Amino acid sequence: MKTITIPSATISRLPVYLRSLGDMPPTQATISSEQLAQIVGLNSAQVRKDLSYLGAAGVRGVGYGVAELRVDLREALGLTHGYGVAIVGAGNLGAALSNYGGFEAWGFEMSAILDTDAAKIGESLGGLLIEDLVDLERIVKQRDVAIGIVATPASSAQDVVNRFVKAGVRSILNFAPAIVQVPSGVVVRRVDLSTELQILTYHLHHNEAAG
Amino acid sequence: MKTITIPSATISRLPVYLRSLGDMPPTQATISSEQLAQIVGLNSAQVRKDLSYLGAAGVRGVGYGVAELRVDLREALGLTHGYGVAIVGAGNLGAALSNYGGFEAWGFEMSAILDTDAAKIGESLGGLLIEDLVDLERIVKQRDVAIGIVATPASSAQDVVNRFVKAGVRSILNFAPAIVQVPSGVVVRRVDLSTELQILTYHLHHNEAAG
DNA sequence: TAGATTGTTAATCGATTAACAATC
DNA sequence: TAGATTGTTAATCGATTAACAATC
Repeated sequence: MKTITIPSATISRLPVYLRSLGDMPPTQATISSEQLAQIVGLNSAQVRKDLSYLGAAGVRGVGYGVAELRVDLREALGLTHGYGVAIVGAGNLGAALSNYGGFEAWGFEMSAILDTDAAKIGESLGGLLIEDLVDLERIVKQRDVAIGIVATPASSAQDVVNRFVKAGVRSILNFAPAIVQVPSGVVVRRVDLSTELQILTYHLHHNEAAG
Repeated sequence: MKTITIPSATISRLPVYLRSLGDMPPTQATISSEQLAQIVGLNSAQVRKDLSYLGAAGVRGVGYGVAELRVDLREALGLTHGYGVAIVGAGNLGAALSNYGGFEAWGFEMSAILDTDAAKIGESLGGLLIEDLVDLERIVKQRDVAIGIVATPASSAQDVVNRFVKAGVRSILNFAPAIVQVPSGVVVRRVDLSTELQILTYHLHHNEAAG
């Protein structure tokens, strides 16, 4: 287990670097910090600093090997594991997520989609059968689910999170517009459409970045 | 036009404060910075500092009036305008977004949903007819669309963004897993499932926040 | 008045970036 | 060697927080 702590700002940029490398033409064997900075819209010093946390593979005068860098980034992010993902909520958002092709491409495995609605349970979605939320704990254990996704209305979010926590899930992605409480040791990331819209609205309202 | 510049970190917390106040029981007329901090998981000094940027309505020894604070937050975020929103991409994600009830609740207006797929154009989604992307510029002008949402595959994202920019849209929310380039004056926020998953994976991999 | 809580300052902390020696 | 670019230091910038006077 590595003990260097990577700053959280850097961590959230690592997936962006990784994606940028994926868009690279295969003819390009190396990339400089300056080029990468251009692509992702950052300062080249920051790129070098971020990559240095990975024990980067840069070569002075040349740049970073694209292939090596990709390996280093995947390694640092822990994308070598194939973590299982369970989605709770088989509504529109759950459907969109379960049909999102990217999961497998990034090494995640869609393990289950669950709901409480008897009318939905047993239906097929994204190649999986919708299962009953009451079975969450069993499913998490049997299929080794590591990541839980909450795609329910806000009113159910805390309950669903509690169930995930009880089942032993330590990483939760919350799409419900609600702030949920979790014990320490559990990481929750929140993605909220109305928050994003409201931040955009602030900029509209204040004419920011205008000119 | 107010000229005080609110730090971007504060701006992104304002919607969170606003939502927390919405969850408040109507019996509670005032709230202290300490209470609000508890709910959103922040330091009370930070809450006071954030609210002070709004020309906050706090009363020493008492706290903030819930109703006034809500008004101040909505005002600061520019939620008094009823901005029009257009979604490009009538796939699963576009469907989820167009059915997302929160738009109107927060004062946004779903103005249009567009796609390039002839099989989808003319179909109904979230109460709107799916329209042809080639008509985007006309639609933006006629319906005064202020915010564009990109819900297409990554490969189309830059093209769609270009169309939004050409049509005069200055605020874009990008759900496609692609980094897009825009001229200065245009604000893009990116929401990317695989980035979020990868950040969670980092924490899993490094056993962070464990204990 | 005594207790509570704001608004704000000053201290701290962390993140970004300019600069440059190291070196391919 | 000359040119390019890294890795890292030190300076800067910005954001968080402790502390406390102001005051309801």
